[in-house]
Amino acid sequence: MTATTDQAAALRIASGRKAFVEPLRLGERLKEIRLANHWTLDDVSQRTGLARSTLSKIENDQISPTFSAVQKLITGLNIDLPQLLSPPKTQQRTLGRRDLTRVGEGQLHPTPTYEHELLSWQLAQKRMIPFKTIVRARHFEEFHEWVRHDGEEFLIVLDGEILLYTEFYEPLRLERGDSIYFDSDMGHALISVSDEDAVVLSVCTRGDAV
Amino acid sequence: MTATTDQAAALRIASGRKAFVEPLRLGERLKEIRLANHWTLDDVSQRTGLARSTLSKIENDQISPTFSAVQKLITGLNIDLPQLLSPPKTQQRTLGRRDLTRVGEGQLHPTPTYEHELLSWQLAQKRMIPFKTIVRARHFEEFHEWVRHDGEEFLIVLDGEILLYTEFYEPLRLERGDSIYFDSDMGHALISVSDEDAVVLSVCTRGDAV
DNA sequence: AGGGCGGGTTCACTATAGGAAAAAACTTTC
DNA sequence: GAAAGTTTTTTCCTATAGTGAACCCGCCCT
Repeated sequence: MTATTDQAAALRIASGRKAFVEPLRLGERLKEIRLANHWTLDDVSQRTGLARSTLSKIENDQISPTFSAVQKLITGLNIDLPQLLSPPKTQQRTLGRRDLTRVGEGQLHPTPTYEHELLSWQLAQKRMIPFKTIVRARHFEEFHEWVRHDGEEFLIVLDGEILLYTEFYEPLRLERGDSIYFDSDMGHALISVSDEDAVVLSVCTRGDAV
Repeated sequence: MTATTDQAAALRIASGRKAFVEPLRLGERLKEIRLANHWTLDDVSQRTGLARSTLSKIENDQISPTFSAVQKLITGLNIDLPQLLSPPKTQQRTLGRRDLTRVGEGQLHPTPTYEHELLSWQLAQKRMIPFKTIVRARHFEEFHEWVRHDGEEFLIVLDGEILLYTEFYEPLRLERGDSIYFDSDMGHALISVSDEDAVVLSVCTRGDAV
């Protein structure tokens, strides 16, 4: 175990954040790729411009490569990041997982405009991301750029009343119980228009990239 | 710039490979994200555990962060790599579809045990299927076999109180606001236990080959 | 055995990333 | 418009990533 890992762990503990980031065995993965192509460390060194010794250390998790080193790897080996990061993706039939979140016990992610409560956050590797949001924003101007992310989003108003701004449509007023489904790479933003801050439930699809 | 870079460049020329290494203004992108969220360097420092000074240098392209630093960024800021790497890349596949369903205007599918109201039913080709369900069943025996379907399901109780039976776990009592995420090929069934019939909102992934 | 040889790890050193605090640039306040 | 406060950049130092060379294998040789 490297000092880097300990340090990261300590930091997470110190800041109270949950460690729901997967191990991410980058070195291991690199070695897999290298061996799969019947390359020696020297070959990879030639292709990437990184020293043999450096590559060895990366493979054995003795150092955390700088980002520029990672770039040299992906360009030199002609692979892309997801390929380097994600394990061989043994799509084994994960059967019977479940993740319960009692009311109010989601993971909070406050921002100036929204107050997100991530639900089912303990389960990694899921295809949907559900979260409850208190919409603090009151004016469209509070957003400095469109919110936008790959995939699709479903949204239903649990409480209050909102105005949904989208890139290609007129703003839409949604009341309690109204719901909408949209492509979330279209810019979007919500503001509350009821007396109290509105609460919405959203479910996003998770992009397949890392 | 550095000897390393020159060396790599020389190697690429020597081997006839295209440079093709995109600029990848990681620092610039980070700053965009930070400002878009109204975060100061200090805020980001708190969230990620990286020093203010380090963040400043990354934003100004004065250093190339180690991969562990990048990891801290993505976990701390709750973003993913593509988001951090790809510039606002004029998305080409922005479709911008949307489908509004006003409260009570979903498509009804009554069964003896459940009364489903399909939401966003006008939009075909979507990755999630959202629906509201009034749980009429009162006893587990009313189900003659497990409900089961490919993919994953997210469920949140909107009203009343239910008991969730699943194939591999003890029955689980869920009250208003509680939510759960599970693999839906595991058999499952709901019954109402509150005075009035409970109402739940579900979102299923749509099975599709990848 | 001993001697090359291809492939990987370790070592000693240099370059650079990361951290703490001071300095500089900007804002706000009175 | 100076003082006080806030945010970012610079500076200086330490920790660590990256390098070339030495070293350590197991594997042919003849």
